[in-house]
Amino acid sequence: MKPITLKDIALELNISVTTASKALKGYSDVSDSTRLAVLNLAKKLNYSPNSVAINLRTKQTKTIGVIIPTIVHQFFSKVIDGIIEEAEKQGYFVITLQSNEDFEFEKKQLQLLMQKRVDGILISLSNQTQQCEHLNEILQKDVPIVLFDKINKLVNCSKVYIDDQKAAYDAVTYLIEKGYRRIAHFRGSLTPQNSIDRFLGYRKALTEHGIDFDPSLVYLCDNNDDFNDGYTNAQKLLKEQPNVDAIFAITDLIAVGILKCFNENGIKIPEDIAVFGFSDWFMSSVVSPTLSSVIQPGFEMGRKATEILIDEIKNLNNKTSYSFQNVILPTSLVIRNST
Amino acid sequence: MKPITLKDIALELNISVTTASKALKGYSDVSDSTRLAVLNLAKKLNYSPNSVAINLRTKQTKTIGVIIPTIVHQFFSKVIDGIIEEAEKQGYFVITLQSNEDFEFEKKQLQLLMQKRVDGILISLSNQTQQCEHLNEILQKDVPIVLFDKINKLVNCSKVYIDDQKAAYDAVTYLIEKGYRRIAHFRGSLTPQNSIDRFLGYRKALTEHGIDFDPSLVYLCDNNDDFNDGYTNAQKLLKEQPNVDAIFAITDLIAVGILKCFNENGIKIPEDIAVFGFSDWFMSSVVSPTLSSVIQPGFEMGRKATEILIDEIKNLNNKTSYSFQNVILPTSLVIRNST
DNA sequence: TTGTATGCGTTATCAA
DNA sequence: TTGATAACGCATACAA
Repeated sequence: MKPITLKDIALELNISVTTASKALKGYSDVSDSTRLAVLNLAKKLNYSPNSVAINLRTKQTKTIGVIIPTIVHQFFSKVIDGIIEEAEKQGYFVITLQSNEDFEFEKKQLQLLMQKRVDGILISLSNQTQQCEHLNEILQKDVPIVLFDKINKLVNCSKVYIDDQKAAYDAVTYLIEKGYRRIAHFRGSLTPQNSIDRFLGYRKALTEHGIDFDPSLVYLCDNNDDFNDGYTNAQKLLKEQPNVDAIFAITDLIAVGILKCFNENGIKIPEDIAVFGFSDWFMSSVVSPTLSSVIQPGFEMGRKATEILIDEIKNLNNKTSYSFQNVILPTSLVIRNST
Repeated sequence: MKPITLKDIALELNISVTTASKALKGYSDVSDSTRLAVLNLAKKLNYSPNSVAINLRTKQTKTIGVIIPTIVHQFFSKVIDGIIEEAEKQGYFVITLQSNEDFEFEKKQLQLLMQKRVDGILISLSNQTQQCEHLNEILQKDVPIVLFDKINKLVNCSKVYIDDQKAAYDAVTYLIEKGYRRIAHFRGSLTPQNSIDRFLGYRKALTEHGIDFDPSLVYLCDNNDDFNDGYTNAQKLLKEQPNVDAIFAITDLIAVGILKCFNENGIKIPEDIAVFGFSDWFMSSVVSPTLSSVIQPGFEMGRKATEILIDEIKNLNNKTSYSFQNVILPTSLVIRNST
């Protein structure tokens, strides 16, 4: 069964396609009688305008593309949830792709979205992504991009993220105020901005509270396999640093890996060693002990980024000038039994 | 900066749009010299064909729509992962929408996808969905649908799912063979097929092993809030059924809610009461005690459903006839410390 | 080997 | 008030 077109309606009513189109769009220069006839027939035939044709004419697809490093990831799921909700509210569709934390793949996905002629792009950069020429090229083509979560400050576009440095500072400060002194940090890869910022926040909290920063207490988790990274580095730490009394982990998944290792080795949490996570995944509220963490507003991040992106798309269409936004969403701590 | 079109290329080379088009598509009736010229210029100008125009001509959007009840859900995340991977391999994009377990909303989302002229639809039905006229209408319009996970057997289309009854039977049989006798079931809503099937598998396992089915041991979790449903019903069970020695829960999230309640009340798991989950979320391997569960192949389910859908799309285009597939993916048990 | 004409479905422009 | 025409960008049948 082929979809009904304006032509079908026009033919049946013995009018022109133009008139049918005008009637459906509520133009004033159509007589009431024809308008009614068109509207009725359209309803009867269940007419639904061909959005592809409209896209071709208007040069808009009412579709936005999203690229995230990983789909199966609670934080990004929440972000996508926010994106889809806001997009739908504004009549946009969402195409989702993942970069698998691979720079080349990220570039390819962007190309696909450009070929698809999406109206705008939301992207959280892969850990491998350092230079951002691929983004600049797209921006030059007047396709707006909004970076979220894993951003690059040098790209000239809007961004929605959290203050990772402050969030980490807050978490570590909490530990210090609780009396912990020898605090290790399980950090992420060396290049991503939020990995760097969380590390800086950790170091700043230490030094500002009169605790010497000791590089040997920083463990690198960059195998893109957080849970096991946490687990194996925790084993290492137990051997190398017996007098550590707390760990600030860059993600909850790493923290949960640490918990597993400690539980297996009879280390009491938080009595022997406290553990602080980051992101507040649901899991963290049900592990043993329950994990203290940083609340990162994923849904709101997705929602806000989408709102900004669609605003920019609209401004671009209206040729209204606009300036890029830098939105920093607030974070907070949730204290549970691991600290 | 406007995108380059065939017209631009043709103009610059003083040839017709047709020839440019043919050259790029590798038609044989183009001289080597012009072909080369076109190819070079296209590369130089970074030409990328306008897919919207192609969509309009070919009446294909190379896009499939996906509707799931909830985005923030580990199982569905895995399914989406499989869908996106297979779709991309075959050159298709994926638009994701969620029904929020609401029948009316599900219908609306389907309408949106139809307006968008997607080539096919993958859907896991909402718990509220009982009649499926909305799906039949779409199938009549020659837009293929593949149902997955939460299916309705009466719809005449391909389906990919697991044998919920057998999976539940296996889990409960395991409990019985372990020596548990008074086994409760925390079931899902009354209408969804997989909720019914898991219940039937539970009952069948009991009766086939000579244990009387006792309806008072079945607790209904239908508030669409699994974790809390599990938690509160576990409290109820502790009061009402002190001599239950095992629980088979319809989802891991419910099972984890049960664990929380039992841990808080000093109930030893599995000594006092064993707990069996369903779906094998990552969480289940890190809670205390670790949770036995049914492994449900989410990624493969998404991948396979997509493969079938795209096959049907292609057959439809070639006017090749085909028959609907009924794929039942295997499940298995993972035994941990809760049983 | 190349190009003209036509159409995909819609809408803006302009003439009737 | 209505409709013929053109255009969006591409691809095909057919003519040259």
